[in-house]
Amino acid sequence: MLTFCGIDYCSMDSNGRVKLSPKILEDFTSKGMDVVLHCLPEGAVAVYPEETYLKIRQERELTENRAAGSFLGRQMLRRSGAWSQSQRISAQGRITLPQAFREHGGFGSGSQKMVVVGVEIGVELWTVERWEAERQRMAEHDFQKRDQEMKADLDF
Amino acid sequence: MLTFCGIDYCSMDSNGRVKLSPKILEDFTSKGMDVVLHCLPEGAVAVYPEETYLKIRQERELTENRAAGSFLGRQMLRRSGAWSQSQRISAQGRITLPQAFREHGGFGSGSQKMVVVGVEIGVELWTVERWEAERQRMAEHDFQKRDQEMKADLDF
DNA sequence: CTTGATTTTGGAAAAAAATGGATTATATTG
DNA sequence: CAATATAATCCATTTTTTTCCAAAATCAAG
Repeated sequence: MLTFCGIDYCSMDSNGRVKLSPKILEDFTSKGMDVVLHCLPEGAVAVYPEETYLKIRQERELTENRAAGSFLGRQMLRRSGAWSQSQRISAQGRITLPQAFREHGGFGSGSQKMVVVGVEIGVELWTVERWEAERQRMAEHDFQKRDQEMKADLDF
Repeated sequence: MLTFCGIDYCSMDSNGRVKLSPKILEDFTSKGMDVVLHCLPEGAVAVYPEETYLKIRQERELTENRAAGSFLGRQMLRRSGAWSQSQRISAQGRITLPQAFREHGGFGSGSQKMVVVGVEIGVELWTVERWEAERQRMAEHDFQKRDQEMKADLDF
């Protein structure tokens, strides 16, 4: 059975708490109660099981220069430091987005609709508007690809 | 005997449930009760037996640690994660389309007529309108191809 | 410190939605 | 045309989501 898949619509309450759907919740809890929230440059907030996040980070450390002795190195540390935060899933299956993360994701300060996007290794939290834009970008790319493929089939 | 072939018309109820025809149902159940729903860029929703889907996916496998660290990698995960979802065929032979997938396929929110198209390895669910348009597109492409082949036969 | 106010957290009740099953209608077959 | 099989609709039950409230924790001022 596929894990962390599909798209859910849900809502964040005025305190920044998100109730995950049972299906997604099950995917997380089978890997422990601890998750890592991580702000993505796309303007969404990713949620990974802690062990998954650690693997991602470890891989990056091998390939990137992470020395604190350079501007670039410090910037990298800042990135994974400032924009990542551990969080424990509550007994009711909720996670709380810290204020700064809410802002990064474009979620206002009140109760808010959001989109929970499965990305196989975790989920991403998007505002309805930003997800719609992302979806559109992907669709456009697909159409270009289709036209190209059909043209190639004729041209050979 | 051919499996997953032919075209059925059937309807989705107001809760997004589709009752598969006995013939198609038999094709699925002989491969297990689990299927994967997958949104196609063509604007339809594909249904594959889980084992079939996994085989398709395996061909473009990426390790999670490498994938999540770049825009392109995340986009790939988003593609296969967001637009795929496991589903179990119910005891009454029904499958439920999640809200987001209904939207992708252009199925409204009420009871809806749809076309179930056999594609040899599974089926695709289309709205009547989109299937009609797709048929037209395919026919047009075929005619272009015919003209081109006949021209090539004269030219060389 | 101590008190009072505010925010955060956990949990429960109410509302909404999804599910399973059965009944009714429609179509197919002999 | 009757019998059977298939499809569609409906309803009761369960599950899930949302909203609300009380307790705990945090913070600020005296």
